[in-house]
Amino acid sequence: MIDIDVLLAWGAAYKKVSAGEIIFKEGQPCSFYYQLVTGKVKWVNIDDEGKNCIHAIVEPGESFGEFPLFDDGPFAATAVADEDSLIIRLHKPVFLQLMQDNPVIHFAFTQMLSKRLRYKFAVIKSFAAHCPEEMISTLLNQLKSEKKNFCGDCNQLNLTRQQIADMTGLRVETVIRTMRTMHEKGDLVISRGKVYCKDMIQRITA
Amino acid sequence: MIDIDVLLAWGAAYKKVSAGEIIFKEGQPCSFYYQLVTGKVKWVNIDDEGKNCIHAIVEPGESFGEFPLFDDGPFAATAVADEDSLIIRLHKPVFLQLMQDNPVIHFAFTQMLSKRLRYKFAVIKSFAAHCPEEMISTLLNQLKSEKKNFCGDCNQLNLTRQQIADMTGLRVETVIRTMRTMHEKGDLVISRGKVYCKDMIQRITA
DNA sequence: TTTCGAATATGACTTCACGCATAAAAACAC
DNA sequence: GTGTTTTTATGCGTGAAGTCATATTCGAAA
Repeated sequence: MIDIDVLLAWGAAYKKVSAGEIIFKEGQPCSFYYQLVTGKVKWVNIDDEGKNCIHAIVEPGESFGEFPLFDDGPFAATAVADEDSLIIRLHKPVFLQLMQDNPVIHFAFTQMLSKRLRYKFAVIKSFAAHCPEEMISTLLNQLKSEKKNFCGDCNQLNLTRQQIADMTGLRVETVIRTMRTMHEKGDLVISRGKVYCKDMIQRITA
Repeated sequence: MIDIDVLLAWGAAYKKVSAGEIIFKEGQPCSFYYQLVTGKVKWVNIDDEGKNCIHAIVEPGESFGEFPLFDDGPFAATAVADEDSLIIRLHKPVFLQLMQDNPVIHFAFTQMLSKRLRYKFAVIKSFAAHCPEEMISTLLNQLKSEKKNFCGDCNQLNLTRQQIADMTGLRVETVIRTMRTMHEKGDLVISRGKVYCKDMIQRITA
């Protein structure tokens, strides 16, 4: 999100993490700005019984774990490396100074938060509808519009049913069954287990 | 949220709305910054079948409907006056200029978005747990910590069960039954229909 | 005080996602 | 190729929230 050269100029440091490694834990106090350079990071709440609630699968260029930068609360979720990854991080006070000195970066950040919040509205709306189909299509629409978790050139989704379940709060079986129904209705295509989403009409989930 | 004198100095205008009146509708494009001065405003998604999903009950001083200010998308939800209210609004380009000229106001705004997003994380987490009790206590904790929708001096909640239902995606009956269970477990007190929440231990819903 | 509507409360029945079990099919390593 | 693990798939019983019906209580207004 923020240009890496800018971050480096302000004294940010790289950090390598290997697949499965925990970058930070929910509830911990912390004071870094984090941005993913390469690899993949899961931003997730892990339940007492080990159940996951994935808030986002972070891709290169995106920041994550920003809440503690703006209040003095703890991390809202745990960040786990999903693959070997490279992250860059900057101390909180330095980050805040950077924001203050760069209104353009600051504004872009505000825009990003607003966009995420807009998406969370859509998620909550579909949750409230108690309809698995709606939850899944809200997720897929969102990912599609962000061009995330899809094979760049084709329409193939590169998430497992389990990951979709963790991102929607549903169970794997429900996701599998619901997506099969959606396939039968022609809302998406499943071929040899892989999911292909046609370009969707942008709903007013806005 | 933004000082009224500042808003007025930048050319904001007051607008009176009566109870039940729609201030703006989900899906509409629009370009104002809105802030509530007096009264109460519901920020809500209204379903085809008339079912509500209340995102917030806005109290004086708070802004609402901000998303279109930062992207060119439409309103994410409908704003309805819950009582006769007075709002103040400012044209989008003027608002953006105000932000640019006032880094302190800009930063406060960013903080507010971050805080809301943090809360939405907690909501989604409790949604994913599929546990009515957790959803209700997440909501009550949040309102309590924001000192919203509670009688200022006492601990009495001034929301109907229906409103709680609309804010949690549950049905009225479920809310009534669940809250009664919570009362029996000592998590809250119900006396003559009114709900009283003791000061809660701040969970790490963070 | 009485009346009336809204909010709360409770019972009975239904439905649909859950959860477990188990099987089949890919994906991967060797 | 073979074997192993991961992912997808399907059946079935259970349970918890939804749904509908109906009291009952509360509060504001006449």
